[in-house]
Amino acid sequence: MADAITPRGEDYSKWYIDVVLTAKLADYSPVRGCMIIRPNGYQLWENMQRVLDGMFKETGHENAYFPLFIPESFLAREAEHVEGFAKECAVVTHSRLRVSEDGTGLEPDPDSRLEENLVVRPTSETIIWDSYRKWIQSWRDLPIKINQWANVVRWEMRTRLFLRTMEFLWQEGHTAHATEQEAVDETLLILDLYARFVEDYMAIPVIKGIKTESERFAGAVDTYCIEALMQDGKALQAGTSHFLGQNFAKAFDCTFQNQDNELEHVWATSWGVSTRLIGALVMTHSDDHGLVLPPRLAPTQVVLVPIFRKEEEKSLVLDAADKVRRELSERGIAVRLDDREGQRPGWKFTEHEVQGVPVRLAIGPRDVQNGTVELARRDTRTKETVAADGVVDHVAKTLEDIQQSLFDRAAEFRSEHTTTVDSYDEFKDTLESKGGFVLAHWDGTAETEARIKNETKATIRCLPLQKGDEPGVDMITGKPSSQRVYFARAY
RNA sequence: CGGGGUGUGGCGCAGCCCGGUUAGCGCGUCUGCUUUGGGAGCAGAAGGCCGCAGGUUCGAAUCCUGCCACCCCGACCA
Repeated sequence: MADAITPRGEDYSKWYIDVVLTAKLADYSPVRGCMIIRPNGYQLWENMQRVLDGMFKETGHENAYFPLFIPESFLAREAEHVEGFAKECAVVTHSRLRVSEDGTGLEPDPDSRLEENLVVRPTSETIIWDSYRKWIQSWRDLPIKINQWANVVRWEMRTRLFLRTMEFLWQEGHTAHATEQEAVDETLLILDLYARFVEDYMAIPVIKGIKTESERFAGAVDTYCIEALMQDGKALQAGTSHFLGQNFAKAFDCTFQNQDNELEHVWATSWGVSTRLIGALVMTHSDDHGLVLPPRLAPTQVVLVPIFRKEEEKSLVLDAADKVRRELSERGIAVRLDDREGQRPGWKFTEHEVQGVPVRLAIGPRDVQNGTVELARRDTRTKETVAADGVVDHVAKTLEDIQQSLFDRAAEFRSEHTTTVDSYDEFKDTLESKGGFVLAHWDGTAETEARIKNETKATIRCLPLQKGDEPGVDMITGKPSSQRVYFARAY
């Protein structure tokens, strides 16, 4: 193979990068820590956007767009929020460049120093709440349920394609409500929506839960999350939904008159998922042969590879292939006939394999003769020969099978890598030997949480919403605990 | 910011310790012929200010000095 992919067992990080690069999802950029999302990766993102956007709209949300630049002073308004984000902000200080003194390059023109610095948004709560203050006077103006698709910048020290880059794409929802209950309901509604999207479309099983104080979003009252488990046994936060209480309303003096003619601060939520989900997708399903995509999000669901040798075989094969292509297309299946000349069939097989196309059909002279098609599944890498007659039904069913079986496999992996422990020794042993989620009792203190993090690098991923667990005692301090919580080493 | 490393055709590297003709190799690219059911074979070709600046020397990719950039490992994080 020309571009060999490092096996997962040998070096997981290297494997991940190899998969992303060979599948042409992304490339490195000239700016350290940033990434170029290539067409294959962007189409995937567009598919994710389309589904999520539909879900947001079904639940009464509207899209809008707020500016990239935020006045520096805005960020400072909410105390916890500043503390959380100040350390990773890109700051614009000048509005133009000039040729430098020695004539060899450019430098910021000192005369163009900005009156107030602008921060490139790390998230948009502040600038949005500045607007909400102006838009909201009465309970009749509520709720406001806005989403925006945008890029954000967080100046990171250590970066990895999709999983952590300085600039990334995401959606951020920002809602304003008249009552606490309504805002909490919204937070949970979105959490469910995210879980449904990630499980049903991305085929990644998730745990829904709530973050501890130390892992909470800066400025939130409660942060809810969905947590997924990657193939190397590390957890990954796949989405967050925050109940912001009245923190931002207070910071931005956003009040409304309620039905009892009293002035009240507005209740808020915010929530987001990012291109990081693409990283989660890669790390959940892919294998040593490259990317594996769930059919429901794959830009190309089926690829048709014609095989012929002589000129007279060519038209025969291409006609048969095109007929299949039309039938699949009419059924609404994203199909591509790969009739490129110059690449040989074997080469195409490998290319589509590393790019994760769920189903490959091959049609050669023998198939035309026999009225058959060769069908190969990307997930199992198995091949079968099927009758050309019923191929559309067969393909449609296979796509559904793949979607389901990717989820099932990931769910099985997760349950095999979720361990319930009662002692700290067991806890440490589990982390070392097999990783994954570890369910243990915790006394609810930040001290114990920090100690565990320092000693084992494992963090509390969440307090699961789904309870049904018996009370117990903290595995270290012996203090009472009402439920077990999910620990893991995480991305 | 600490600790380590690397800069040589598009990509990945060798050469450097021990200075000496025309700087090699693999992949990719181009041309031609043969090929086409799992990344083809052969033949030929193009492509380099050896990171930048100075120095030593008859002569520097190689030795010396300074600078720059990037990567890895730590502290911070969706």
